[in-house]
Amino acid sequence: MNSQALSPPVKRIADSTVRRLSIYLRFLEEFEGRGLSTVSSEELARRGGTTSAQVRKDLSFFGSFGKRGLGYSVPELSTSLREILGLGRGWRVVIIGAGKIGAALAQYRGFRQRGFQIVAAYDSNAEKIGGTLEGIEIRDMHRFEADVEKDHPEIAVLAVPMEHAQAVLDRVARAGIKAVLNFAPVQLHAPADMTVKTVNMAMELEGLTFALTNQGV
Amino acid sequence: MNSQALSPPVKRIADSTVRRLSIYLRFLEEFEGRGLSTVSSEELARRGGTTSAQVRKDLSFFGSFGKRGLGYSVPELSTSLREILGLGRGWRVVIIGAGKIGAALAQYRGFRQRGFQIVAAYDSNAEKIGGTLEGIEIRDMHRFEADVEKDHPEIAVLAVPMEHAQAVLDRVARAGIKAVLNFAPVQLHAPADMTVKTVNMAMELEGLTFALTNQGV
DNA sequence: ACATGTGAACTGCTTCACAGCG
DNA sequence: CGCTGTGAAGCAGTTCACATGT
Repeated sequence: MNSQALSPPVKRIADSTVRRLSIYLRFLEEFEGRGLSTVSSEELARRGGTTSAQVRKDLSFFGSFGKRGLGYSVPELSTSLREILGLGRGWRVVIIGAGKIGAALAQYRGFRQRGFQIVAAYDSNAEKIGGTLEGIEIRDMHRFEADVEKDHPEIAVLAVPMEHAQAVLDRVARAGIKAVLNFAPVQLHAPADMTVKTVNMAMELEGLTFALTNQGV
Repeated sequence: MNSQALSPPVKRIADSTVRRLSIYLRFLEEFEGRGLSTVSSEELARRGGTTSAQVRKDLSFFGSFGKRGLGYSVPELSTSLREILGLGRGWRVVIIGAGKIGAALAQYRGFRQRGFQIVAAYDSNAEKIGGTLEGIEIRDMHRFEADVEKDHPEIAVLAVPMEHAQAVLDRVARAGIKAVLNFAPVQLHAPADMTVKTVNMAMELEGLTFALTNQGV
């Protein structure tokens, strides 16, 4: 197998694997910046908090990227990982909910860097509509469906209050968007052909208090 | 086994289990608000996107909370889950980094509701020090160690640029704080007696683009 | 000699299926 | 009779260990 031919994954790839690929890519980009030319699975593992076997297994699902006895070429592996993760192209993103979380996301630098372009923000609050969120126009949520047909964004970020999250997700689904990053602290139910990732601070905090309570001092 | 005697978990509890307990609790609180008195594992499973066997197994690690043939008492199970998750008491939280993410967290309502009290925010930017973040005093990071000795917060939220995250984590560790919620998009290395949960938007987004690229249309 | 790539073994989470009890 | 609680089975993800290629 060859590193040029990016074999599409044969079996379903575990979430945990994809997350680790993100981590590896971040280190590779750091190494690229420092001009390093090769890296071993051992080195990637050490920095990523995993094992070298895990690194090699993760990569093996997509092809053969290293040279035996040598390791991986930093620029080549970076390129491959970007391609695998779908970062080899631009993505249009809409933010729904122009509150604090929307603002934090809109100004996040790593965002544009990685090819994510925020095309619009939406809100239903008349006081916010027409204003801007970190330079991005805040539009009336009533326009949402019509706009999606024109702009065809691929990703929607949900930063709305939890009470409205499911209803908004349903609208997003009907509009044909297949990927959602949800910040509302609720479990959402989506059609099978949609991917929803939820970032739930409340849940993470409860993971902490559980640890403090049960394995703590 | 009895629902009153909250048996401390015998074996290590999986992260995935703890996260589901959070989800169950959220539904139970909703049911409590609506005055429902009992709920079945089936009902909890349906709403939480899992199976009834999973719900029962998750709960079984901590005791026996249901009545056979009947289901679970909503208020009793709520109370037990709050206790298991460590929400039966207050927690002092410090936010490090008074940027947009810090602000979003500081204003998040579910926060205080669940017993998290933000005692202070810290920054090293002279322009921010002395100001407030959603009503919370922004202190000079130089004071951090001294303040921790006085206030003894249990949880630190890291909302600093990724370049500084590891250094700040090391300071937090040395100051004796054992639980950290990290928003910097980097893998952090912490002592074994510390719990670190990382919320990484970049990683979640890459999970979406991976899905769009590899299983998409 | 060295580090990759990968079947095989292992570990642990999830699902099954049913005994137990209200 | 219904729904919980739980060993046992099944499955998925991780780790091992070594053959392979440079």
